[in-house]
Amino acid sequence: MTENVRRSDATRAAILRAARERFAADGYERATIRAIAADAAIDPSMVMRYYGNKERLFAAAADFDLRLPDLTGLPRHAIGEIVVKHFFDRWDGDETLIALLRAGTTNPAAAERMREIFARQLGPVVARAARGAKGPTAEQRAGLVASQILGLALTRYVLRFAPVVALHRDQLVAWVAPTIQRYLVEDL
Amino acid sequence: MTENVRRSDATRAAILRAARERFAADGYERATIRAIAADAAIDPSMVMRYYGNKERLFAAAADFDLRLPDLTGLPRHAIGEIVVKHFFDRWDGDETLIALLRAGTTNPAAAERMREIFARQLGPVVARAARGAKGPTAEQRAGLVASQILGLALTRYVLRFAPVVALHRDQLVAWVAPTIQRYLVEDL
DNA sequence: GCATGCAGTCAACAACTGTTGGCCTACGCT
DNA sequence: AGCGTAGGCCAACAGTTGTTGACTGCATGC
Repeated sequence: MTENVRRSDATRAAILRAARERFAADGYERATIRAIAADAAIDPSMVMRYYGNKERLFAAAADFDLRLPDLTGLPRHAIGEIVVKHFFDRWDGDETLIALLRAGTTNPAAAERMREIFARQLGPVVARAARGAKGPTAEQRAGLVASQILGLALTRYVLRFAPVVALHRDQLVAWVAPTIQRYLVEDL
Repeated sequence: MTENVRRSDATRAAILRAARERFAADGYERATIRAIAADAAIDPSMVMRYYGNKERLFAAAADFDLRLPDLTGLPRHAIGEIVVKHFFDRWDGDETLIALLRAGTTNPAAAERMREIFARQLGPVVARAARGAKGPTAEQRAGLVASQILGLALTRYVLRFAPVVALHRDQLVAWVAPTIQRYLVEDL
């Protein structure tokens, strides 16, 4: 191999891309290694060679960064809208979070990963934004935000409730933003 | 058999009870017919005899009535609390809805059943309650309510986010009720 | 030019799945 | 008492799954 780039890196990436697609579309158990390998146009045994087993493949495919912006210093009345818009951007730009949502309902490791992502990434952001607000702790506020955000993803992208799917995202943002804002920074 | 009661009715009920438990705990694909039969202390082939196949068994086990109360005539300021409390009662008293939630993320038939339940049972109730309120249509309001309610069930009973699990239900009701109230009856 | 090692393929394994059909048993009617 | 039949069990099927190990080609080092 050359110094920096292994010849197999392209294959590894193809596997990961196919895995995210399949996990997002089918959930953990129905996304078979054979199907993922077929999508990546390689042999199933390569998946095993590079990722060991299915659980580790999922762990690799489900590495996700919410990329939450810093909310300190922003005008309070705009925070809800910014957060909801941001989540829509992440969902539309990367199906990994949908994969985690689908897999997390049946696979314990995926659920744990989901908890970890929201605790470690959403938690601190909420803690800073909610400083001084009365009522729930920062963790509790993060939990409330997660419930509304994930419920939105669930009904729109997974269960596909007709009215939620049909609505334009800007319209959804306008109606849901005040909820998030309340959970985030208002006295409760 | 006697006129009204077949001897097999007890078995049928045991199968259904075991099926609900397993579907709620494991989701659709990981809840195997063999495991359900073992829980009901009978042979797997009996499940097939009484319910035909796995999909029909699920359809029978996932028959669910939200039992939503009529909201007309209630004081507007109490509606949110009543609705959220009601859903907590249904979740805690019957795991069928959790089974539907778990299965709905990976099984298309379960997702369809979920859409059907919310459209047919939540839809009309919202339509009556929201009469006269400006903004979203009744279906859209029902979608918003579903997103928050299901998000709450998801984070508390399925993904088990620590802060949401630890909170007492009365505390959750107090914080979430205004959101539901807004989605239900307020001008948006 | 030849050995080394890596990328990739092929075929098979053992376990598990939903599902089927045949068989036994015991209740309930006449 | 005798018999039909419904309730139940056993064993097996075909397909699919994750996973493994032996094999082939090919590029790169000496």
